[in-house]
Amino acid sequence: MADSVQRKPRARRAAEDSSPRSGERESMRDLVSQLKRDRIVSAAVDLFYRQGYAGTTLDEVAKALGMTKPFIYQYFGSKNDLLAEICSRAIRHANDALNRLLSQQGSPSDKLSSIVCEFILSVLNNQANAVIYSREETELAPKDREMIRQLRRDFDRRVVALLEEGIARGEFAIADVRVASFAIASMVGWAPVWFRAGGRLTKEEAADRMAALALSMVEVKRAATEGPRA
Amino acid sequence: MADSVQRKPRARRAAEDSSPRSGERESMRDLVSQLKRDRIVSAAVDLFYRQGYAGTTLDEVAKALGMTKPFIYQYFGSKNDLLAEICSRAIRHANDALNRLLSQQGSPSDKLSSIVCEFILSVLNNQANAVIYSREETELAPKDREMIRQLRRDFDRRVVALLEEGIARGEFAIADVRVASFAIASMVGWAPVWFRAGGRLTKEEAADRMAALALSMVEVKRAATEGPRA
DNA sequence: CCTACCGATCGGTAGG
DNA sequence: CCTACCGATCGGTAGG
Repeated sequence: MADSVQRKPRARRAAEDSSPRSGERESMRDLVSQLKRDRIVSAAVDLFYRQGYAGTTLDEVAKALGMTKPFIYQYFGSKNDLLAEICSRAIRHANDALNRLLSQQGSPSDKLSSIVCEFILSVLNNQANAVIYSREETELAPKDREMIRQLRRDFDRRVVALLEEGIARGEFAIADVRVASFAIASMVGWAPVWFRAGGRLTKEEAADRMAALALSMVEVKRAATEGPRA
Repeated sequence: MADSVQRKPRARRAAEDSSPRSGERESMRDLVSQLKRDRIVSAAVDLFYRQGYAGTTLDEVAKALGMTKPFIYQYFGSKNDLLAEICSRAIRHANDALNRLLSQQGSPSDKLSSIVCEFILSVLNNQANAVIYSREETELAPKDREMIRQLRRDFDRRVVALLEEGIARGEFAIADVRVASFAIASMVGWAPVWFRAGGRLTKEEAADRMAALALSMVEVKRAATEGPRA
């Protein structure tokens, strides 16, 4: 993905031997460089989120940092590279969440519960990135667009497998497994639309309750005459 | 979305006064005018959907119609007016669906089922408009943005009321009514993301199954030892 | 309903 | 890391 990510510190070759530990200086410079990149991305996320990608100029992004446009071009090859970096971070976060869950143990019910819960949390913790990604999908290069599709497919596939396992074990009862997986993906993907930070619920509470709802949608209905599930 | 098939017969000005009822001629002109507006909107929907609003030029829209840009400016004051028209159509469709359901009778379960089903159908039947609306929300004037928020609030409020009625009648069992209404709204709002026309399911089947899932999420769990709900 | 154009914006770069 | 700029794009309009 991101290409200009590669910008390595150059120049300053001759003088380097005067330093006792050149490795330390290198890493210091990398850190500074990484910090600046992060600040650029962070300012861009903020503006793209509020004004859209096309509606935001690089001059604005630079101004938000108290810099000028050429500063950005030291770290990113183009405006579109910057967008790709934002989206790839959203993907990375989501993939991390998914991988964390792949290794989990427990009953299908337990697993489904944590998958939904963790994924909603991941989406809410990167709300702006996630929103930008889905909104600006058409602006991305085909290669980058393919990544999000892949991620969605992975998620759906995993959920479908889990639902089928649950059915086989008698924990779930589902008429149409595909549609059920889409319903669950909907709850995850739509979370940033309705969730408001500082509202009635914390992210964790919101994620927990949504996960409980997802579970109640697919679980075998047990004998119970009244009242919410225990 | 044919293109230059549109060529209307022109000229014939002098001869028109031979028509007996000028009122009829006016309405004819209105119809033609409306037809042209519709064709412009339809071409714009197609392009905005595929390329995004900012990524589409008015020259492209005109070209898709076999016309030139000034043609569009005869019917719309600006590019943003055109977007607002598209979004307002999406809103109108959704509002129509909501109003149709307000007048409905039946148990809370029945009502919830038809609300979800009808609304998903409405969203799927205007998929491109709906997607454009949510994607380009930031491009709209504040007044237009307010309309979509209002619609969402109406939908949520109505669903919440329905869920509470269902609880009072002992049909539903829900731990958090607000979150449940968001879960239901998610299924509706996310439908265009996963639904593919010409796929395994028709729109009606997709809507039906999603509605059944929504219902099973909130219904009181009845005694049943195995198998899908009847 | 077109030709032909203006004017502003903005991504990107040269050069220091 | 800035000043200063180019060049292309594109929304919008004049005039017929």
